[in-house]
Amino acid sequence: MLFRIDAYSTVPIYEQIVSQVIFGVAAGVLRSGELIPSVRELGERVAVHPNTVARAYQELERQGVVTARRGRGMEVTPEAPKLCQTARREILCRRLRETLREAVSSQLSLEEIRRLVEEELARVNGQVK
Amino acid sequence: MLFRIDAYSTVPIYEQIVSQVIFGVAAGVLRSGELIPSVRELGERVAVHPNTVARAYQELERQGVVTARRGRGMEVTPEAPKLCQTARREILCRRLRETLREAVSSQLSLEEIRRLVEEELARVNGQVK
DNA sequence: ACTAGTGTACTAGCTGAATAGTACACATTA
DNA sequence: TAATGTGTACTATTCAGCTAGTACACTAGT
Repeated sequence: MLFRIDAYSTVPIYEQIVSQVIFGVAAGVLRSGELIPSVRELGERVAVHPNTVARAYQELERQGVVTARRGRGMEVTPEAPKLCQTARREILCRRLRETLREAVSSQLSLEEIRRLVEEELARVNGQVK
Repeated sequence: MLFRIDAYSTVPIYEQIVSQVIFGVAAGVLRSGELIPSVRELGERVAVHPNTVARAYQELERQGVVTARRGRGMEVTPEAPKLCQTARREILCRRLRETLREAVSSQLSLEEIRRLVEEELARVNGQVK
């Protein structure tokens, strides 16, 4: 699975990691019982300090998505898929809402907004393969 | 015009102000030749330090959206409407792209994504009046 | 000339995020 | 037993964002 940190994002790095693990589990790419990359491995992979990765993993453990196996790794919990599908929807809805609210309140027409959505969907769909 | 700061957003406050001025001009709510609220007035209105507002205004001046009339206020430039319509589209496209990329890469179907968009559009459209 | 507004600029301090480094306990494997 | 991985936790430092306070120059109105 591809983790991808946007250094220019205003979203803190550890939150980006949290979201991407959630999305990965929701997508079925990370499955219950499997281990997610260690803090050192993921830290190296995305050029981020292991403590920052550990911070993200701590939050994921708090949410019940993973459980720490000290000396072994972080394991995806049995209830993680459901948790993550719910969380994914919430995260996406909130982001869509923020963006669409700005679009609407800046007097773009609904038709224009829908057109932008379709353009970006087509573009993104072509990229994510 | 209603300025609205989301203190919980990860977007810095000064950037939220920048965007909202751009959206206001693009929407025709702020017109060329008019003055935008002073740094002190807007600072009070949104409970933000005038220096933070001044920082946003500095960026807007750099982008050519406003020009400083020292002792008078910040005036919307003649070319601001076009600039802001372009900028609005770019800002929204970027945000949509980020959100939709995450939606697609987390294996939500296009149909499901479209449904979420319509739900949030309906919701937001009902709110922004 | 004075007052009340405007923008601009500076110093100082706080908070959150991130990094760097280090060290310890646990688990697995050879 | 030793080596190599794992997570966890701590201190210290840096940086960005924001605030608070202060002061100065400009403009317009009285």
